[in-house]
Amino acid sequence: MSQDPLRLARPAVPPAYTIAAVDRAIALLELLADHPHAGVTQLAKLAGSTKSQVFRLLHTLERRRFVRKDNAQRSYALGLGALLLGERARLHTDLIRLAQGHLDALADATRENIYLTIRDGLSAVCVDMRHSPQPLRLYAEVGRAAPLHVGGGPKLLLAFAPDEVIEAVLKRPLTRFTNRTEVSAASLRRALAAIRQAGANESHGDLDSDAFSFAAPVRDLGGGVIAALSIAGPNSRLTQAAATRYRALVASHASALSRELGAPPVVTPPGAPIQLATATRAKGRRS
Amino acid sequence: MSQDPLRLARPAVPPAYTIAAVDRAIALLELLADHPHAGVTQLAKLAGSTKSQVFRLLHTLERRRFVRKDNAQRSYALGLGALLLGERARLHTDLIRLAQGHLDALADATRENIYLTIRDGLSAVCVDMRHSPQPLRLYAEVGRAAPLHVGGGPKLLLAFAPDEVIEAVLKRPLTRFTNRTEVSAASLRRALAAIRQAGANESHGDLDSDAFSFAAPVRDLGGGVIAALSIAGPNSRLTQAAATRYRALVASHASALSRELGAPPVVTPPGAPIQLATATRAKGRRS
DNA sequence: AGAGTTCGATGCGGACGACGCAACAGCGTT
DNA sequence: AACGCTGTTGCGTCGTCCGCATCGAACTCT
Repeated sequence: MSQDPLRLARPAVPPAYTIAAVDRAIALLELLADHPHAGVTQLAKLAGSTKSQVFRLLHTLERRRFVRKDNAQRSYALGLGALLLGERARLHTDLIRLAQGHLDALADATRENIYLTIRDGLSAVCVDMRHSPQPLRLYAEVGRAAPLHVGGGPKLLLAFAPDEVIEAVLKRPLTRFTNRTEVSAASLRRALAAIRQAGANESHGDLDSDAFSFAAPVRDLGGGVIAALSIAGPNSRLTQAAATRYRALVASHASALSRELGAPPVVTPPGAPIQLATATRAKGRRS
Repeated sequence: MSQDPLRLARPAVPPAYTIAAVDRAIALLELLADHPHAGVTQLAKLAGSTKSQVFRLLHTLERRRFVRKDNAQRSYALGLGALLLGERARLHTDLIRLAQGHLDALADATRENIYLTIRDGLSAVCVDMRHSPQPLRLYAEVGRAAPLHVGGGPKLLLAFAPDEVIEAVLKRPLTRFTNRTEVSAASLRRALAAIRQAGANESHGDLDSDAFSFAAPVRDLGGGVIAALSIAGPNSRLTQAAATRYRALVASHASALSRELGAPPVVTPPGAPIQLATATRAKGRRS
């Protein structure tokens, strides 16, 4: 945040009750996540805080194993406690827990990278994945925020996001990754409509020029799209037959997972007698 | 200073400079990890605190996505923030980051469960694993604390732990899991000495009566054992040939990982005769 | 090797933010 | 409809955290 000349010590607004020290601690943790092996002084500067505060926060977090002093006591990194808590959080989330079997099955059936992606605000976040056993170097990292306008899973999530999210994304400049990246707001809008109508998405080289991605939506009890399941790999390994197979596989597993999550049976008839694409009055469904 | 009113949740050591609110927040997170989908009142009771404190902590944590209100706003669970932080923590840890390739390679070569386990105090904790693609139901969960006196990896960690840890473990009653669980302190001591001498460990049916486990030590720069790499599966799938292969495989990958972590080349136990020397040639070649 | 310049760690008092109490508001049940 | 339970909020007081300043120590530069 930028500096506020007058620290609003007079909370005129309803002071949504948050505990400042805890908030600072979490901010510090996330700061540390982005700056591994930073020291007290560096973190204090980055956080716009004082050394003593940062030091005491780190000390507290260290006793709980959330951070860990590295080697010669000169730098800090996230610790075991954070890691373990993350694993526990994974077990608390039905989506991820129930997805395990499908991720494994897809990985086994395709031998390509498998992603489970959700939307977090204006970003896409991969919450679980399976690595391909074959040699390839695709961007692949659980937990890193990615833009919503490129890639099989992210673009699918954007297509089913509330209107205000779509507008917010379109308002900001769309970064170009390859020459096939969709950077025009108008045509991206058309692409999103097509995705909604198809109930699936596939992208070819819009994020990595040599990568494909087949994505299908995962829905929860309310029928809203809460995640995207996707198969990704290098184009060099993509045959026509494989593409057909991947389309069917990812759709099948995504709808099976949706069913396990309690989603209403099947929304779009596979014969498509009537296609009311955007006519479904599914307004903004908050996540 | 030495006022000691009987406070349930007062583990704080007097002189250490810790921020109480942050400490409470972390305690609450770990409490919530053990009691998924608990409410405010229940958590307050469990923490020995008041409703308002717990509520405000939860509110603060929720704004940061560390906890998440479930369905009808009546229960809380760990949220996305905790999960993502855990993933970041994973990237901060050399051991886990460098182990990925070896875990994948072992999983591919054996098609059994692969574990990377460390010691945390008087418990063993699995920090990463690969699931076998074959059907079997072994205990398998990242992040859950396990006893040190049973299982291939844990017992290996105990063998190389400081004496005070061994003594502390032996002092407490050793829970019996199967009829092959080692519960006598004297014979466990002998077993640990044998493990140290062999520089490896394998366990058969001491935790699960139908499970085997081959474990090898991972060392860091100082030459100390910091983790155990292990292959585990059901005895029904273990042939004589597989056992020989697993012994060599796990030892090879553990020593390769140790080398990547900067461990001194080959550690020969001082004054110990050469045990079964598995040929260290032909290391797993990966990209 | 010595001194300078960082860094991390610590004491202290004052100020402000968090805590506990108790009342309020939804919701399911009796 | 009233009750009991839940989560939520107001408010004053007190205890806790924060900032400043200092110390100790490690690395570096000449």
